[in-house]
Amino acid sequence: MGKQMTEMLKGTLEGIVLALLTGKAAYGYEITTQLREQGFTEIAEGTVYALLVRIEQKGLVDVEKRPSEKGPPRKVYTLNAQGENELNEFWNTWSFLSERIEELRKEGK
Amino acid sequence: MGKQMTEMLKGTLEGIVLALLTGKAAYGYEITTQLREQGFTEIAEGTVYALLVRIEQKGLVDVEKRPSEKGPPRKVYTLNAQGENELNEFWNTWSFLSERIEELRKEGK
DNA sequence: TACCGGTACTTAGTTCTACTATGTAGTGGT
DNA sequence: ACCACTACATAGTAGAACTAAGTACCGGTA
Repeated sequence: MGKQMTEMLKGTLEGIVLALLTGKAAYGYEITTQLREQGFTEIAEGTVYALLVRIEQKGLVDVEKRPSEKGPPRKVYTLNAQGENELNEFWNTWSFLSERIEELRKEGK
Repeated sequence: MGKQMTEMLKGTLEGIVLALLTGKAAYGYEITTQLREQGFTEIAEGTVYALLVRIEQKGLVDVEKRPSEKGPPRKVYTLNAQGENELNEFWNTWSFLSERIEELRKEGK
């Protein structure tokens, strides 16, 4: 992964995953696959699982274990009310930052 | 500073500062002031100075010391060719990331 | 039977960047 | 003499993504 992208993902990857969980529960392996499909080809598996542990400990998601036909049981994550709040805050923070940055780009800076 | 913003600035603050330096040299105190004026009211002074040391060591800027009428000498930073390359890469990385994220927002996710 | 690829999750240790907190210095005004 | 503003520096901390390695379950194939 490019170093710039690695650093830029800090603080945004969590929001991206919370957004992916909106309206649709998912498990770790699935989320990793979705991220890859959406162009984040180089996100490390370990990164996603560590992030999921973190947001679970922060109480942003509910977890349910379900058997898989193809391997070990899946841990299915569902966004809860607290997670939705966090996601809203994420959108606010993101909007602020991206507006400033786009302004800099416009100014040819 | 909000924790989300702190994390989100990782990887973007460097690009923001490089963008500020485009076409106009500036010194640390000045850059800090500009950031504050542009809404980044809570960015710590020390953060900016540390960042400037870093981009100087990476060879992205040229430095010149100039006397000040009002205090200790200023260290004036100018974006050089390598810095412009880094800034271009920053815009590429930023574009990629912000497009994905805006797509997630559109999907109501 | 033994092996391998795909599915699925875990975690210890590293790196990088922003923050906190504090310190140093020069200038002008009261 | 003191204070506010200007101007830069840095040691230590926290947080998040990475590397690298491991565990475990299943099906197909040699």
